[in-house]
Amino acid sequence: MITKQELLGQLNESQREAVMYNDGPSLVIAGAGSGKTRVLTFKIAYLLLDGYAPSTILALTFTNKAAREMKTRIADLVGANYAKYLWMGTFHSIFSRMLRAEAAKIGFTSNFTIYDSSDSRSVLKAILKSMNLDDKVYKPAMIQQRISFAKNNLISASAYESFTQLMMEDKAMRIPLFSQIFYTYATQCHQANAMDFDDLLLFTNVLLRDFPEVLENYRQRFQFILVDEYQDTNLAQHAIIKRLSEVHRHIAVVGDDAQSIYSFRGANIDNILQFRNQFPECKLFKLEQNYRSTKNIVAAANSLIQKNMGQIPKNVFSENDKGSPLQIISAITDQEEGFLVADKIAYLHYSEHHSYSDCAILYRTNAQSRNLEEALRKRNIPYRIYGGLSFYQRKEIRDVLAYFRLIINPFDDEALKRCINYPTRGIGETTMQKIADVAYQYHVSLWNVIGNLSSYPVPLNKPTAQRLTAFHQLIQGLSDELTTLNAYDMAMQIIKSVGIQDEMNSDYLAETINRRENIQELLNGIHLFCEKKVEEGDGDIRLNDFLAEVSLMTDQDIDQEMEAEKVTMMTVHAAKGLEFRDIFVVGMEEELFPSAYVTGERELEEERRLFYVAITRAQEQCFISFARSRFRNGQLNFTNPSRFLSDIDQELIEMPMPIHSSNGSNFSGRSRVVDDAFSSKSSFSKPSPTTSSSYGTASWKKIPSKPISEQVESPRSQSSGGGFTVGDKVVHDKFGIGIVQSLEKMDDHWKATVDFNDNGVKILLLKYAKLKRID
DNA sequence: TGACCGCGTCTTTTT
DNA sequence: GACGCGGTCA
Repeated sequence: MITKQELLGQLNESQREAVMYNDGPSLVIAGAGSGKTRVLTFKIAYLLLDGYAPSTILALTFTNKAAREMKTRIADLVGANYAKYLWMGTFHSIFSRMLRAEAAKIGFTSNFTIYDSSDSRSVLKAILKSMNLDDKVYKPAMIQQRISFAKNNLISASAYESFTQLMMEDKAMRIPLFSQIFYTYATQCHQANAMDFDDLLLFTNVLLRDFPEVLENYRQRFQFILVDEYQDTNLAQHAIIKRLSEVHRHIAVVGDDAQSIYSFRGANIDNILQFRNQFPECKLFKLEQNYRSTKNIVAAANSLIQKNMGQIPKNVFSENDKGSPLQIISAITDQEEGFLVADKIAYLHYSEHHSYSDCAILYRTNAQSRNLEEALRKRNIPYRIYGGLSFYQRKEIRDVLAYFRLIINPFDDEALKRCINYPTRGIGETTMQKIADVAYQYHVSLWNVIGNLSSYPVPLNKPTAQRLTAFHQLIQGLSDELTTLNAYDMAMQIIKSVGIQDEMNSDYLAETINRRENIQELLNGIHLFCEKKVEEGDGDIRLNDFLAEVSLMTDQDIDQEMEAEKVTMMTVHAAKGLEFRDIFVVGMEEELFPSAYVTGERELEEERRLFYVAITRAQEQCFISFARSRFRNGQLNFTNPSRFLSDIDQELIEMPMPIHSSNGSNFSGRSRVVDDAFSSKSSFSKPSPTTSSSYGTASWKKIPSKPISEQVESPRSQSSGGGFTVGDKVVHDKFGIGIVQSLEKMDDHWKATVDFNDNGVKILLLKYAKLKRID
């Protein structure tokens, strides 16, 4: 085991101070790349060496992955048998443990289900339907978000109506029945013995608020509380932490206000900004030395984030090499952007001998991955996309998990709806609607009705009733085995007896085989889970234990070989906490980054922080690209470079061309003029054959963004060119037949204005629009 | 009851 | 351009 001296010897001055101060509340502001996780793990190790028992330390993170990594690192420092007993995990997993232990107090049983967001949405849809509300007005996603926000602010369904401000907002938004929906939703969740993610926080608060003996118990147990990523906490999390630490005040929170990017999930940046008001005697530590990035990258990121107001002042600096400036990549189209990025990656790989796994492409929205993927594929560059549909979102996995859920908690209506007709049992929608109506009317769960058909007025024919009863018995029978079989055997038993196994063996379609493999993977996961738990000394591992854990897992928790020789592609959000040698931030355009959904200054600042996060992922080089036109929602849009580009100190960025701007955001003459990075720099970066025409010496002239049909910028109109002549009759895949109205050249690209018979006038880039001349 | 077609809808998403 | 939903038909 390491000694205190050895431990402290591995830290710089400010890290050491933060680690050693444990006499009261502390706030550690950790700049990007400043060794935040290091401080947190060392701090916990230090507490352990100081004599705190591991079971008295509570450490909260936002992801399972972060918790796991920290635990491993602590185990390396002080030994696994210490680390094992730490209370370390996500807010949701730690609180669900507490809630399961005390479930009865708040009217649940310990095997309550955790509804994920699609379960909640489905419940809401059913409620809207039964209330006969138009889901164009009462949009389920919006209702769901509003419920989530209420709960994150500790407003329960029954308390909602006393918030007159919110009630007025609902009226103004023309959703006056919102509070009623919220209330029904809460009732139904309760009746289903289910909690959604937000309930885990809300009910933990209720538990600690209404049961002083429970609060006292946990206050005694947790002698020291540490919180990671404090800038992303919401009010509910903040309140729980405050409650638990109020007396002993041994609390340390770590975070970076400049990296607060989850407000849309309820995170409140004020929690970190106001922490010192909540704990006035709190000591503030700042970790300002960035160990990750070059001086240039740090300086560029600093210059960007300075444009935000209301931050905790800090001076992030780097002692690393100066490095190269940020390079801007300008493309004519989104497709070309992909090719330019792919070219650059190939160049880094072959000429600079960077590994593909050194490179990451970050984008604002998942939809952007498509072009990039295509470009990488054409260049034979291996890549891996993170995000998108998760393992746990796959239909077959959800089906299996639904059976687990139902067997463990038969009141779980969402699971029941999923299971009852898969595999098909001849119980259709009409039958289910009848049952749902009765259940709604009598305020009982679907399971209650199905188990007591004779006691409820359900008009069913005999065969249907029999099928329902058979289903009830099947589930009941399996439930009885829960306490005798271990998790793995139970899972096997379930997929056999409910017919999923037969279903998976019924044909040899690639799709089915794929599903079978996924289910197999899930089963392997259960097996591993059992082995791990047994190794840790836990006795009989039941399916409940597995389900409790898996309900709070995301695809990020599945081990993925990061070291594989592959380019990483992900959203900027997903990249938080990671670092790469070379970062490509793509799609830096107005209406995309910052998002078109941004309405106010507060939101704009969050987008800026998001860009800050993106840049600070880079160790050595950061490339930023944008396209002048982009396909979005099936339509070609002309775009303008992001205003954030002009927020960065222009001395630190390298542009392909001088900037002249006609209005608004301008990239004034301070920038250096260099060669286009891609047209001349190396023999390697010749355009790939797939991008036939020459790469743009793109100008950054601003194009008014809409409407598209009016955008003809100083056209050099010609009567023929690009293989077409004005007056040609042409056909387009999507728009049909039309007549070429005019042709013009713009930076080596031909644009045609075509009047389509059925679709009106469109402006098309000939390079990409598959126009064919017809006679 | 299930399969198919057309239409409207699109952010980000640690749990 | 893709997915989910609602409507229609076999």
